[in-house]
Amino acid sequence: MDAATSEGWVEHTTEALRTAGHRPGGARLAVVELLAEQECCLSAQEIHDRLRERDRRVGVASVYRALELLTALRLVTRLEVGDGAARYEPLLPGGHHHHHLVCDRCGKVDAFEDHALEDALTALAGKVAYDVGAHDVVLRGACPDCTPARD
Amino acid sequence: MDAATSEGWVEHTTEALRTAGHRPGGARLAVVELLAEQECCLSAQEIHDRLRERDRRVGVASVYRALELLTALRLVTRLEVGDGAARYEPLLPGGHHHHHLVCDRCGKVDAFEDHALEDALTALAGKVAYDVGAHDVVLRGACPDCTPARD
DNA sequence: GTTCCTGCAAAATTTTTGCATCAGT
DNA sequence: ACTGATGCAAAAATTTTGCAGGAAC
Repeated sequence: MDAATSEGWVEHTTEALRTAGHRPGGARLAVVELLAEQECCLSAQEIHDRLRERDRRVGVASVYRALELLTALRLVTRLEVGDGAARYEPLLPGGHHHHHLVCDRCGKVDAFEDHALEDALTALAGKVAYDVGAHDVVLRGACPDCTPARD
Repeated sequence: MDAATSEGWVEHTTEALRTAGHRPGGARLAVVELLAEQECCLSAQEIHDRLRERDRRVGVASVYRALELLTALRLVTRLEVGDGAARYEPLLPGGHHHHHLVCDRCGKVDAFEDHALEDALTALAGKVAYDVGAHDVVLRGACPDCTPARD
């Protein structure tokens, strides 16, 4: 995610937390700032480890609690790609969002955007019995590095 | 799933297992037959519990092993909806498949099909860098039972 | 000072693995 | 008989909860 967007998200997020009556404690802020720097999603363990690497010592429980709160406030998206651990990434205000490509072999996760897909999903939301508030799309396959040479 | 389809899937699946060099042991067959009866996806625990209810005593490990094998052979689809447990459902031969609606409040999972969505996904598969082999779509929101009355 | 937040540790859950035993070929 | 499948139990991995101490208001 580019710098301008991520800074905006940190601001937006701390503001939303304050509005919801939560104090911007150190651990929560550290998680928010780390998430903002990422290109794509991080697992709770990855967040925990990376914060420790940079001498920002945060308990695992605080990471999970921060993520739970951020998810509930719709500031963060939770995503499961099948490796047993949930992943989280910033949910940008303004509806600009992406979906994910997961490599079956190496586990790599990439992001993509597609307008036609969004249109189909939007149209669909009006047709189903549920009051749809969010959607996730995951495409699985072999990433370029894992794709055997084809001709 | 209707009876004809599910019976066909049991046959197709046992045949594919045999072809892959696996013996149709009792536990694996029990898991396959139970899955075939279901409308939609079941978690490993649900499979374990339901088999025990009907006096078909199967170890949890066997359930997981059967599901792992079936998933690897692309006979079953694994789906995670965010409640911490993976869910599994038959993967019907012939490309006829559905996606899922998950209720944020009660956790209910329903299925839906949408041709326009499939078209968008198919078109998309040709454009991305991955060699896409499968896709999952999950729509989240409030199910009819949990939707507050609207006018 | 009160209330919420944090971190550690313990517990709960989900899934995997080891191993002796059993079943299918 | 041989090979793989099964079931139990133990272990591993992920996530949640309890609680005492600390920080923010």
